Amino acid sequence: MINDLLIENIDEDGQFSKTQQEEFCAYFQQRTITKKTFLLEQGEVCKWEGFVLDGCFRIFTIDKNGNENTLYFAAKNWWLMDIDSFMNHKPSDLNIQALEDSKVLLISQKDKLTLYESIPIAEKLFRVMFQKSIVAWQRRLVRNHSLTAKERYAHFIGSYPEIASKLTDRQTSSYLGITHEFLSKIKKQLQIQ
Amino acid sequence: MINDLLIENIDEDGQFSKTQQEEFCAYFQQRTITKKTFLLEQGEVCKWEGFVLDGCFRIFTIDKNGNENTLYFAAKNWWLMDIDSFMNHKPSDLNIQALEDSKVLLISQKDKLTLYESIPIAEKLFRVMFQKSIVAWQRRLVRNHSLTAKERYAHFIGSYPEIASKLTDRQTSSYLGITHEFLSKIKKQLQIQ
DNA sequence: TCGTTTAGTTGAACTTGTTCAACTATTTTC
DNA sequence: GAAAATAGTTGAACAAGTTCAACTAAACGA
Repeated sequence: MINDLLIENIDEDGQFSKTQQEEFCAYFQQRTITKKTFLLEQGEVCKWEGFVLDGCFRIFTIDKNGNENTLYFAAKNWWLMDIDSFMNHKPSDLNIQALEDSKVLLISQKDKLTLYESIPIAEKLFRVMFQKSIVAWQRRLVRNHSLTAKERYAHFIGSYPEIASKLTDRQTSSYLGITHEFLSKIKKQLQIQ
Repeated sequence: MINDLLIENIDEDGQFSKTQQEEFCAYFQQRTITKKTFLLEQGEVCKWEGFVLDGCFRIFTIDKNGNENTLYFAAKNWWLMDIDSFMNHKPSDLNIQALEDSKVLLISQKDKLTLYESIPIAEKLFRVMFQKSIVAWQRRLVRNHSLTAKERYAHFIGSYPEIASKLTDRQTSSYLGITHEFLSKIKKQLQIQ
């Protein structure tokens, strides 16, 4: 079944009834995204929340100097959206681009609200999911402040080897917050040692 | 009434009934914390979630080199806790210290769960609150990657002048991710210009 | 398969931020 | 109110990371 991955993701504790699982999934529509296609572009309003069935996405901003800044990568089994744009119906600062041919399940803003009304435990599910996300963001900040670029790189490829292996160095460097030239020098240093 | 600030914080949309407001507040206990006292210390389990009635707190880690890293400051009307420790009942990596004599309302883990069960809209309230928090963390990351220390300092004192004015330079620098010596040099540069 | 774009590498000069040490100013404590 | 601790300042030497430019390697499109 196509929705097995989604159900596993949302209901690892088995709190949903069969009916609730089915209703939950019914709100989502599957979409295929080819490599390099943008699921969301800076300036658009993010009208959906997404769950990655297959493939990988990069969520990034472009600052006033034209530098790309990657917030995160979303591979299989990850959620993705611009929360601020989705919540507040305002133009997004983010770009969401497929790094390879990918499949996502999308739910619209309106259906998400209906879902919360109709399946109260979904409210808890996402509350907990967002809590975990905050923990991850806090840890990332601390790493950015306390580790060198070389240490952050080592941490990244150690923590997310599957994702890291799909990336160009430019994508990796935009996640780490360094230039791609410097990443190249870091990689050389790590080889020699 | 002592709980006016809390009610205003949680129910700006007026979705709570009078009874629900009262029940919500009843779970919280007020506590006075004197300047420099730790509400939570690294290694302890965070057994409560807090809401600041008055004063100001600093939430920070100490890394392996002994450097302090400030995650955020929580002034009047802010929430504070170690989410990871609170959720997972595990020893905290964080320190939470009062910067001045302060008052907080605390709710225990157990009561927080009861509250979610008993007042379903609280689930939504915190879900939305956590979403907003993620947006703030994402923006902070982008600023850290795309702005210089001087620009980050200017942004910080511009965005949170009341909090910034209460801090020592060492506390400010640990939030910005720079040394206090360098902050001193930045301040000098800004004076001259 | 050739030509073009895009990605990665390297070096030199540069900028940003750190470290350490010595000093001054301010708070805290008894 | 003196002593002690803590906070802020400054400079010099240093380390981390950037910029720019020139080059090589790989991927992509017609």
